[in-house]
Amino acid sequence: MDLIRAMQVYVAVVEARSLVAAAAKLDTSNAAVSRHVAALEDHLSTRLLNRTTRRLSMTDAGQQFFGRAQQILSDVAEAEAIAGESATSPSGLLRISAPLSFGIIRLSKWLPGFIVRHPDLRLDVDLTDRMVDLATEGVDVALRIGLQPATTNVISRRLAPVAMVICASPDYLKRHGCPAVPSDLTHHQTLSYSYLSTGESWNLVDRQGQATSVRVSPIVRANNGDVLRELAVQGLAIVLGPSFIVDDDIATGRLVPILEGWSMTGFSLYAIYLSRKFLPAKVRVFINYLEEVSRVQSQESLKS
Amino acid sequence: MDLIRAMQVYVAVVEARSLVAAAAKLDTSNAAVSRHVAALEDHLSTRLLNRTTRRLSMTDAGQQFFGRAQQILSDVAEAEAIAGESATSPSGLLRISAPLSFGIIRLSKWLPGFIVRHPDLRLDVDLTDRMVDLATEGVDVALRIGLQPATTNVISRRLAPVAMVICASPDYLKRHGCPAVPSDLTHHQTLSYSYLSTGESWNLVDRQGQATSVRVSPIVRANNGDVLRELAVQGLAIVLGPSFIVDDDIATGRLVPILEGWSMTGFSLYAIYLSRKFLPAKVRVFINYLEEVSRVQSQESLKS
DNA sequence: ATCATTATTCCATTTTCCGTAACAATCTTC
DNA sequence: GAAGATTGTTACGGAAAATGGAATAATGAT
Repeated sequence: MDLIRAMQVYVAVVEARSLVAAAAKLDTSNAAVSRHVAALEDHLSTRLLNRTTRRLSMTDAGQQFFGRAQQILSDVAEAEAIAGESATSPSGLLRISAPLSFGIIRLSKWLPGFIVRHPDLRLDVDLTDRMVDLATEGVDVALRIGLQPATTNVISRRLAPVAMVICASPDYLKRHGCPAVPSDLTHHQTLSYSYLSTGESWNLVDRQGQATSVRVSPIVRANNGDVLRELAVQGLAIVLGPSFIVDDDIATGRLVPILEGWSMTGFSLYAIYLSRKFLPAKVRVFINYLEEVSRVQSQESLKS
Repeated sequence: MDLIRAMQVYVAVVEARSLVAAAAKLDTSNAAVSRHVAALEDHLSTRLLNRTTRRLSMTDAGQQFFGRAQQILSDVAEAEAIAGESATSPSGLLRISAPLSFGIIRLSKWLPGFIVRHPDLRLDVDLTDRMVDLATEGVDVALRIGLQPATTNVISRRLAPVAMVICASPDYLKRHGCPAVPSDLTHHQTLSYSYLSTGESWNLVDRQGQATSVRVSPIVRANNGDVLRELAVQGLAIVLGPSFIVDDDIATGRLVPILEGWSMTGFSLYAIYLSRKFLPAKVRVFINYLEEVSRVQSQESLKS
């Protein structure tokens, strides 16, 4: 069996939440789709999807496999793109998109080193908290923070883990009390990032690896982490934010981390770029550089 | 085309350095092997192998693709193993193998947390600098430090990058002078780790990403990093060692890092385990734990 | 209870893949 | 330098697998 094809079909089915919809999207027959999923389940000797004619849901194994299949397909696309890469040296204009706060705090620190290394390359940096469409907006590389992004026609490379921190102002905690367990959050005011796929339920794991999911109803949603941070500092609510945004406030005491025994896993910094057969050299060198600078920190930490 | 199959064949060809040898190993015809490689090259529209009837060498693209294909195959095997994992909770005896120095310095710090989390699991830790054969010696998980290991019937999961440091004692440097560029190493005494696949040539890259390869002729080879470190401290020669082994001596001044503008890339800590269709839960939870503890450090560093 | 929608299975057809064998190319050895 | 052995490539016939269309079974909404 063609495992890659089967994975492609499976991922499409999960994303479309239907076999026929996936078949339409993949421009093939529903018979083929059905057989691919069945063959995959047979190959793994595990049921991946609980399917009735009306509803489709993933089993635990299916969920696990979905994430891995997504990653593998992205890696395959990347391998294909890099193999067929044009041998020309990097030149021209490189268009980069990144979230606003991340761009200011981190990317700005990284870019100078890249510019020195590739002086012939001109950069066009577009900081926005919008979800840009790479193809239509002519963006070469987009940086995103979150769970693994969907991977249709796009390669996503995981660069570094991002720690998410739950915190609030001392003032807020004095007035509303400090949550001791995740379920306490239900009765608190919270803030959510607009594009967080986990929007209104936070999935936390404790130090024993035990997962719990808490439903929260954010009083403010925003597409910018700094706005949420500021609202939290002013005592409005509890915020879940990436550590690079809230760390300064935690260091100065304006925010206090809570529920420190629980953490949200799977958050990472991703570089996204179009899956083309011939990868431009400028994109490759930039991804390589990003990988390097975000790895240096890991190395430093492993030393001590 | 079956891309996974093609990758398997390609990797086998590269490892066997011959089409017929790969065909024999894969128990198939050389015609099939030849066609798979050709189809792969056609698919990528790139030549992967320069082949005459007598000699076989990888192109640059082939080299790139080899590494990625290796990784993808390992990830696929892992996805398959995890999908078919037994649902039973982890129990029984977990046999772990690790290099001696690494085991003492790092693993010993990590194990208590794991034991607390899984009190029902008994551990059998075997520290050795031998290359253990997982299947015959009944080892569940082996930790290795180096470049990506070969991946036949085995899953290798990259846990963390490992910085390699070139250093020597102040005494040695006073007597022999301090190398300023990598090529100076040729005229120096060096020490090599036995199982280092890069044995007698060190591949270094400078900060601009420019790679250079230096041939060295080690006066001592050993299968233990601490022995080499000790020899270097006593002023015998220059040593290339993982930072977690030499850092203490560097901090106290017994060793001095040299050629700091150059580094050796690709060295990582890997967890190796057998590619079985049904992955025992005890192996999965241990790999997860290792991943977590070696990632915590990266997260910490990204915060600041 | 009916109906529309969805997933699965059957069947004939097409496509792909494989091994054997002939062929071409290259290095070794005498 | 020629013979020989080994290696990679290509052609051919047969086997295996994948595909689309249609029939069938199953499910939830009206």
